[in-house]
Amino acid sequence: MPELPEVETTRRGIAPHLIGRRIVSVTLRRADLRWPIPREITEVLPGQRIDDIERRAKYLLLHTTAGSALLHLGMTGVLRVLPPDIAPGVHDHVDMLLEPAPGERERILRFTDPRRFGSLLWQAPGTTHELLAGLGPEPLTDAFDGDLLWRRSRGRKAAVKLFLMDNANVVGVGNIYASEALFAAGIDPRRAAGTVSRARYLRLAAEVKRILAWAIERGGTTLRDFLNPDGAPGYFFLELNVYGREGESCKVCGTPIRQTVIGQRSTFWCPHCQK
DNA sequence: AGCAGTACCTGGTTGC
DNA sequence: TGCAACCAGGTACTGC
Repeated sequence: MPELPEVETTRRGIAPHLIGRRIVSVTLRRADLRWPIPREITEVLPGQRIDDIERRAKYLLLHTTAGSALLHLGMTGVLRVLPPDIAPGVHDHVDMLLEPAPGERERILRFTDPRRFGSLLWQAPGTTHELLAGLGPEPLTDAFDGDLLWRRSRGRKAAVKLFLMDNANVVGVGNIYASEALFAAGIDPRRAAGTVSRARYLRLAAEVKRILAWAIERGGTTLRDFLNPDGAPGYFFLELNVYGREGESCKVCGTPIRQTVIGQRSTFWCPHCQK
């Protein structure tokens, strides 16, 4: 499941093969993803050169002068750069044929998404897509810190885990990283967000940054070849302290890790280390 | 306004 | 062995 580090790893993996290349054609095999893939993708994109690839939250933006392709990988989305003669599978919904680099073979950018929670949308030049408009700060920038979390959480009664996963507060913290960051910060995930102290939010923000940065670094080191059709890009093994470890011993104190459901999502924590 | 709950989707796992 | 039930999870949406 792509979380922010996986999306960033994907961006870094495909960028060298895309930036500066023109898109020759777009093959759309299946448009009914999370939202219908709009017509502009096939009509406007061919002939355009990809100037840059940006990540915002878990979205990727392929920028051209005519507009930007806005991609979200959802739960099961994968982007790969492949030779054009690899036969598409049932879940290969979009191919973009790329102009070959000098002296190189043609390639395609292939968007695969079995569960179809992902999306491919269009952003007109000079505009910000409405899906991006309400997003909170990027976790790895100075715009995000513990003081922001603390201020925004005053009076909030929702569980701190849900508060942390709310994109309006900070983007890119998914279910797995939320459990891990709260463990690292010693905060009970069930606690009402408004009752968590400023000192603990400072710790939490620092742990979110540390864990995400570490995961991106790991993604870079375990990044498979994006030109290899078998390469699942950047889905690396996380060394998890609590997630998925119900009943196993806490790595810090030995207490059995507990599991509960918060906001319909599995949540794991150590009842001794997290208060 | 804040919050809980729902929906979307399918591969993999579990249970009968 | 076969099939049904269930689970995972990001995020926009609905409804209280």
